[in-house]
Amino acid sequence: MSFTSVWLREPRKPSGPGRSREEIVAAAVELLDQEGLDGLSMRKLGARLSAGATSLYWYVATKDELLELAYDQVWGEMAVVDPDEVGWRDALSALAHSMRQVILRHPWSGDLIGRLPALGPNALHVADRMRRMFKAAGFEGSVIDFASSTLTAYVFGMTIPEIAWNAAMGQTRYDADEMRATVRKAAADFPEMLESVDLDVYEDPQAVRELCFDFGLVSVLDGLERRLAT
Amino acid sequence: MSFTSVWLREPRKPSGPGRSREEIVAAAVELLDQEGLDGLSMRKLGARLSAGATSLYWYVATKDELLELAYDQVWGEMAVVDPDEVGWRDALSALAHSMRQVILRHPWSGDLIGRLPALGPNALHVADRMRRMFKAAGFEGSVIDFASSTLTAYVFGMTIPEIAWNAAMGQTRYDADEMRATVRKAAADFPEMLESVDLDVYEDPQAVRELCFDFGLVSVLDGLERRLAT
DNA sequence: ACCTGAACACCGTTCAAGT
DNA sequence: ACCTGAACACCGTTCAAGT
Repeated sequence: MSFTSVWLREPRKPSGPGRSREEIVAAAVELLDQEGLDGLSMRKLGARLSAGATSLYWYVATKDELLELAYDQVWGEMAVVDPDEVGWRDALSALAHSMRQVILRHPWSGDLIGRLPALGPNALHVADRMRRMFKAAGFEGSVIDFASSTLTAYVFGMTIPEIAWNAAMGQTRYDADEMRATVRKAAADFPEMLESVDLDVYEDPQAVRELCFDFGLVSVLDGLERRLAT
Repeated sequence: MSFTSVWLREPRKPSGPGRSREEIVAAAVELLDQEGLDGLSMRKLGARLSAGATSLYWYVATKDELLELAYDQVWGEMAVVDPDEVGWRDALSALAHSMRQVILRHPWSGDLIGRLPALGPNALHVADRMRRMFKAAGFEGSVIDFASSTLTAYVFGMTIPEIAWNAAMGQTRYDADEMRATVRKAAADFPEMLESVDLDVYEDPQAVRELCFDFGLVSVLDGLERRLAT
């Protein structure tokens, strides 16, 4: 069985006098937030904790394990509301928006989604809550899993490219005209596409992305709700 | 303007007597297919072309540019059908399935989706065709973009985790009971979740994923179709 | 115009050795 | 039990030098 994960190993003993795993993970998240996925190296992280570069290997088997740990921290920030209070659709909608916001807040997590197993307690908690929401809606059996996968896929699939966009645009003064020119150049060989692409989009891309996310979310929820009728 | 891409630079001069960019990209795709994203290094690729490791920099400015080039090759494998022949829904459905299959065939491309700009001719062609399908359905203006984004997000968000699953499972003999035990262990603290998760899933995960993808796809298309009514 | 090798500034990880 | 430094086997990229 080659499938491994930090979460499938024996739980850690309570931390002794030395550094703690929590401390290391917290520092890793901080470094990731500041410098991104490529900015995290064991040497840099060690330096931040004023430790030798290789001391961390006492607490963590591998860099990937450390990333799994950091990744689960992100899931811990996602907000769940009780479907009994607001209804299943609003609960799912709020969760979807929260997932998007949290990922945008930790852009490095976008590179980890789907690459790393999400088996940490926080990830499981969110998955459990989403499942309950679909159950409250009336879904049953494996359709609960299908519906959860569908919604999660939509949110992640929509948010991951947003990160790349933010990264590319973040470090430059944004100019709508220049951007339009770039797009026109890139799509020069697709006249039909240019004619149908709405270039007003580049006036306020932030707002348009929000609109787009809502449009898709409503569509996905509508489509799922329709499964209940039949 | 810090946003850069191979596709936004001046087109290349026709290849002279030396190696060609096409040759290099083809070799890169081959290496990626065989050894994955981490398996591609400029040194290894150079060796494959019996060239010095750094010779490639004559044809390609950077490794990321090479990846952009290879990524667009993948888009070139996606199959589009004419909406006039089969109707917009079937055309979109076929395209979605094709996108999934192609990505699963080139697992490394999953790590690139959303991280790299998809501005190559093949990617643009697919985007253009998808847009036409939505146009044929009756969508207009920026809603065409929203609908395209929604469907693409779904397909990518669903397929990316499949790759990780395949990678984890591919190298081990698959045992349904063992897998169930692993899941039970991981979710030990979530009794409600365990009770709602359908553990029969692990009898034939391949078939279940297919089912799940279809379920979500139908839902997304239903939800989008509903936007036309209002 | 095309290709080379040496060199630079990095990586993750192992391991014997220290306290 | 915890931490260290040296060492290994890699990276991407630059650049002066060759043909």
